[in-house]
Amino acid sequence: MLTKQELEKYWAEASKIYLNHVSIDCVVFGFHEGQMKVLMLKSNNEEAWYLPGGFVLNEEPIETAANRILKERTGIDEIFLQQFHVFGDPDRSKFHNDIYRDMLPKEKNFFNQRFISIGYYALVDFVNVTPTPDAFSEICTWRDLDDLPQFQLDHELIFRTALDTLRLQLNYQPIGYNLMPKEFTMPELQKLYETILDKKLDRRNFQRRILAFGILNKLQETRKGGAHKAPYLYEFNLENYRAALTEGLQGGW
Amino acid sequence: MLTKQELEKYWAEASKIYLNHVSIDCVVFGFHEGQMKVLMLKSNNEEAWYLPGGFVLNEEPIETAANRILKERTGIDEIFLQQFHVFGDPDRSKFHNDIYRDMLPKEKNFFNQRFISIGYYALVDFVNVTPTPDAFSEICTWRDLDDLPQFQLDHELIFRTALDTLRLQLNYQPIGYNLMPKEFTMPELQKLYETILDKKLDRRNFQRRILAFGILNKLQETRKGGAHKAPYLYEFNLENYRAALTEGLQGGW
DNA sequence: TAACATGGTGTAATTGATACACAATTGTAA
DNA sequence: TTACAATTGTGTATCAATTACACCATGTTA
Repeated sequence: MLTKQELEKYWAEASKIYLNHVSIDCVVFGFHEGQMKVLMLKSNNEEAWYLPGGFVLNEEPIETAANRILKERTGIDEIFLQQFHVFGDPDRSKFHNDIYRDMLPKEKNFFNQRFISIGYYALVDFVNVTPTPDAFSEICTWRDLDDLPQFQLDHELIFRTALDTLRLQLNYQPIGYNLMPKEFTMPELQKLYETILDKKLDRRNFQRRILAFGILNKLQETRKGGAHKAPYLYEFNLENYRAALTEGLQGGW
Repeated sequence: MLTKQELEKYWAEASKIYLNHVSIDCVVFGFHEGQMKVLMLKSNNEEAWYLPGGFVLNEEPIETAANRILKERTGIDEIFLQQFHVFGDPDRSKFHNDIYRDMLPKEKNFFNQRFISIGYYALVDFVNVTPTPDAFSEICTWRDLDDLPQFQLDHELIFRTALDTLRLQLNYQPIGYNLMPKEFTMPELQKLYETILDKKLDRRNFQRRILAFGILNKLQETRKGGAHKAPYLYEFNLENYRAALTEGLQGGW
């Protein structure tokens, strides 16, 4: 919990280096042990959780800002980032239950202004992430997609929109390289798709379809140790994967 | 051309009522006589053309702002508007050749700040639009998609991104209601699709596919007067059209 | 009134999606 | 050791969608 002095210093600094009225919120998706995860934070003075976010430096491209913010929360560079929507309702940035709100006079409080927030979603490899709280949070951690806490502000809408966008993108973009470990089995990849889409897929048809995209290399080794037939390992064919990213997977018209 | 006094008054007013650092740019698509059109403006002191745009009032939702801006340029309400991208490079808002830039000291010049611009694209019925210049332009008019002028700033990128988005959306959303007149023939609708996609489609397959969506009503009348067999007229089935808008046309997974 | 350009409708061939069947492999329990 | 259960690998029959055409109808023009 920050003292009034610390807060005053923070706000004074913030209003000098950050652009007013513009913020960034990120929905960071990870995948681990068959579960889809979202990176979230909990402030030290409220029950509600929120998404990793931050502001844009005066001379910084917004893409760079999003990367910088996520580097601070996850420890990793070169994250797969996708801008997906701007949230610009005048009411969205009201801090209804925040005790910080009243600690400083309005004009000294950087937070106490209207923010237009640019939403990014990120796909990251779960095991590489070191969740790190920010100055206003005591907890930064992964939350299961099917066991989400209460959201602060409009962060539920932001999360929902990100998930909808991700589902849509699944139809014309390859997804998985940033979410799966280097080597993985077909059932593991299928589980990722099923989790994102929240529905069961036919094992055999999934395999045929995903192989038809030509973005996978089949390896000779199998994943031993499981209590059944050992499945083959695959890796992404980066060249074809990138090509599919730009050209799209399947056309409509 | 504005005088220094007029300009000073304009900027003073602007910085009071508008949010700093946030702007809106719109790509307005129309369709007339088999040609795709974009609404553009030309400033009175430069050769380059630009897209209709504006700013967000202090307490105004961004969606409302986009509608207000387009109402001023086109005269029509209730425009089909779609947010498609945010352009946030620090360099993007430099007015390289604008003579207004040096007419006022930096701190009095509302334009002389970094703007994060929210891109909207709009689909409108050509015949309902009354192109209206803004305070800084002498011309506001439709330009053919295949005969575009030189763009100011990053407006070429904005236009390009809008067109790419529109093409993508064609795959999972019905498009046409806002671009076509109330009644139209199948060849006319096909021409719209061909123009957006910039490729020829098979006449017979197009008809089957678009009819299969169930978003059209076939009328009994035909379009007489043309020099050949008179084609039937169609209208959109609004109920099914709206349903398709929310549910999407075809699924991938 | 024949030629021609265009629109309306149909159909065969190909491709893609879906729903299964069956054999192979591996750890576990009898 | 062996039968079993669970899971993976591969194949195939069926249905739906897409593609590529053929043929006739209609209205204008020469």
